[in-house]
Amino acid sequence: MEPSTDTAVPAGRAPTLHVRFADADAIPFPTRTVERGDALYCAGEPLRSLYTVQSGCFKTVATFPGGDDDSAPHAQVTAFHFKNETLGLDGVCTNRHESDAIALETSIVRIMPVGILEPLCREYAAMQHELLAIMSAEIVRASRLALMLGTMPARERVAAFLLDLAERLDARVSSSGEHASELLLPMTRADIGSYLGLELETVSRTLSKLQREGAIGLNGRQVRIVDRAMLERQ
Amino acid sequence: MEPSTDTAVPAGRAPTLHVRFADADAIPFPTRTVERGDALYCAGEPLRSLYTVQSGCFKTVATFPGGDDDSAPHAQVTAFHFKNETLGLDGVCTNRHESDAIALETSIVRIMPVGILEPLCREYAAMQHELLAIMSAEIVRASRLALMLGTMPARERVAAFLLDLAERLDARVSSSGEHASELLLPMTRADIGSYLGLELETVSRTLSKLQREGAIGLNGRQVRIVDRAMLERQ
DNA sequence: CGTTAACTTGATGCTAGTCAAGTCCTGTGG
DNA sequence: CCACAGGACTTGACTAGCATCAAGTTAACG
Repeated sequence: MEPSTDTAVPAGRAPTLHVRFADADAIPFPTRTVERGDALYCAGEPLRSLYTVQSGCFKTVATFPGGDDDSAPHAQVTAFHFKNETLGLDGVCTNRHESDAIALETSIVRIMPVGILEPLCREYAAMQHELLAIMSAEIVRASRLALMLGTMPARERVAAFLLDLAERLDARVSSSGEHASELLLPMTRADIGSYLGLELETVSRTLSKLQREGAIGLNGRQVRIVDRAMLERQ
Repeated sequence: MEPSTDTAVPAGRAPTLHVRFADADAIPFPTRTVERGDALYCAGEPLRSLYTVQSGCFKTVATFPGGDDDSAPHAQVTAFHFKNETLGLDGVCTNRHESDAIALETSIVRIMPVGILEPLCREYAAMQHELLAIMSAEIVRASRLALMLGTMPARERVAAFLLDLAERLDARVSSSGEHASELLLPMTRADIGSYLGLELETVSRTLSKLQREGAIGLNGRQVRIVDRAMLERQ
């Protein structure tokens, strides 16, 4: 168990990203509650801590000065974060947060000050490896998003988004048998569109089309995955 | 200098990513030469080492099984790596490489075995912080790419690409005065297109247009940045 | 219960993809 | 040394997919 503890990540071709930072569970870090719509942190703020979602969920929004100063700057939702997922990793390189983290519903996070985390990781090899694994997983996640935005048409993006969400929420929400594929989306169509590089109208149209074709059931933010295989082959 | 060494990253709103892993310079890691077109590593291979480019350059290509098994899988260039930049970080989470790394020209890399790197980072706080910073920078880079692919039209993407490249190559290639904005692109139009989520024809057309409008000089892979301000406001 | 934000759906136009032809450049073998 | 082959690149014509604009419906919230 010394230099390179094999982390508990399935070896499948689509590994579970959003690795859980389990080793930090043992440490009594403080928590904080963030109301829906409020920011956990904002871009530019000095990085004090990393955060793990205990309950609720967040979106992170990155902004990029859009060429011409008067023209609208580019902004995009770069990630959604659910229970047990870690926020703030993008700030380590500059010691400042690179994005805004906004709660999509009232949420609770565990606060892990970097000044404590780094010495801890020097002490415990497993913890160090786990932190590195989490950061690496975030790199892979962001690269996959880029790949999706660069190569997939709207249908595939939306389908992949639903499947990803189902996978990440199922482990938590589901209680009924086999594949409880009933999702309650915490974000708006505009958020989804921003994340997928689409307009909200396109998201809405694509969801409607998937419903008409029998892949999903749709009722506002309530989504039921009827035909998972059909979604996968989009 | 203990828990949280402020890394040597400029505080500007567009921080230099691709942080250099300078602390590893002191250690006599072995090197390896990779011929143009050959792979430094391939997706799926077990992760043994991280690599720092000593000379030459690489592209990393990610592949994603494209829905239908018979339909072409999605593949995209997710990054280019030049001198002093580190490769392999995306493999830490699964202990396997997540992409192929292909040399664009004959290149030399420094080999840093993870089994040695992790204990070293537990010993030296500055080195640990630097490794974390490098990984964090990679997250930001990938997120920026996603933002670019999600929000910018072709013109802006190509312009931003040229400016980014100029910044990363200037510090090394340039020798003449002020802003030696003469680039020699090591990659094909197809590579650029793949990276930017565009077809190679679109890249070609856009470059031609930028030339006609006087923003750049163009001669095959030789690019001269004539009007940097014009590029920046695309 | 009224107001506003979220969402759906339609009509139209533009951007970038696709298909195709042709040129330039590099390296190779006669 | 030159002809030739192949890949890289450019440019044009056409098209499809998504953005944009617009109007109307539903749901959420004070």
